[in-house]
Amino acid sequence: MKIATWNVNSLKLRLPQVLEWLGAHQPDLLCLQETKLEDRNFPVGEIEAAGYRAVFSGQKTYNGVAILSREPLQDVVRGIGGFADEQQRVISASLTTLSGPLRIVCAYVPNGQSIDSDKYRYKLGWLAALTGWLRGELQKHPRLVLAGDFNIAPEDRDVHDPEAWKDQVLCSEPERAALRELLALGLVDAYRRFEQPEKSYSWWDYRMMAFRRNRGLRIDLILLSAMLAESCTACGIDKEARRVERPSDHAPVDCRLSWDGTSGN
DNA sequence: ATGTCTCAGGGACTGAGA
Repeated sequence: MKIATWNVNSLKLRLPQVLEWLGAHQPDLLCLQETKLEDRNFPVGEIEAAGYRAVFSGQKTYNGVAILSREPLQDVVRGIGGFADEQQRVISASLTTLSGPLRIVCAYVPNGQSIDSDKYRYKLGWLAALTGWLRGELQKHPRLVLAGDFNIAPEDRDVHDPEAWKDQVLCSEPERAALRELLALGLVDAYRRFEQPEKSYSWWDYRMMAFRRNRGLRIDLILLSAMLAESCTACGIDKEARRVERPSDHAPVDCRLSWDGTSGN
């Protein structure tokens, strides 16, 4: 079973690239962030024609998340329980597989703008709320995947120039501490379970030829509960998706679980 | 070098957000 996450920076504009990627990589689940679409404008028909169902939670202009799946999704929940938030940043659902139930949580963590910004304080509060809520979710759903754009580079090795990024938003110590609190619930960064190339990133600024110079950050993560981490056999970043015509500024991250696959197979 | 991309409003370009 293959699970992927991708910040597409406008699903309206990126739909051709997403359909192409679905066809080439055939994930069982794909989490999308920054769809920037109101729900009534979600391209349900095109996604269905590609063999996928979708659940989504969006808004105009900003944010917006979705989960695409080959098999039906159940128990869809929008947002973080107990945390009022007008910004559409989280959607969760369950998938029934031959190996048992799987819970998937798709998240778009606030960017934070800069460490002296109100948006940064919102980001830290948002992360605390996410962690508090997920503690209960993990008890209810021991086989849980939390995938998305975390807007945090976990460690210096996830940063092209740690000196330049030191104490900057996406790399600051309070953000990294918040991520460690989240991981302390019993979640594992799937990417770091395996040997990986040095200088591996998932996001490159559109400016300054950052992609060509590989000046990036690894901020898109797939976190697995302990029960799932054992069955994870691979995890990678598809840099090729950043080389296409009109790319997102993020590359997709995907992982493979040694599960029996979906109920239909 | 605040250098690119996306969206909305309004009907050309500017500002916000990333």
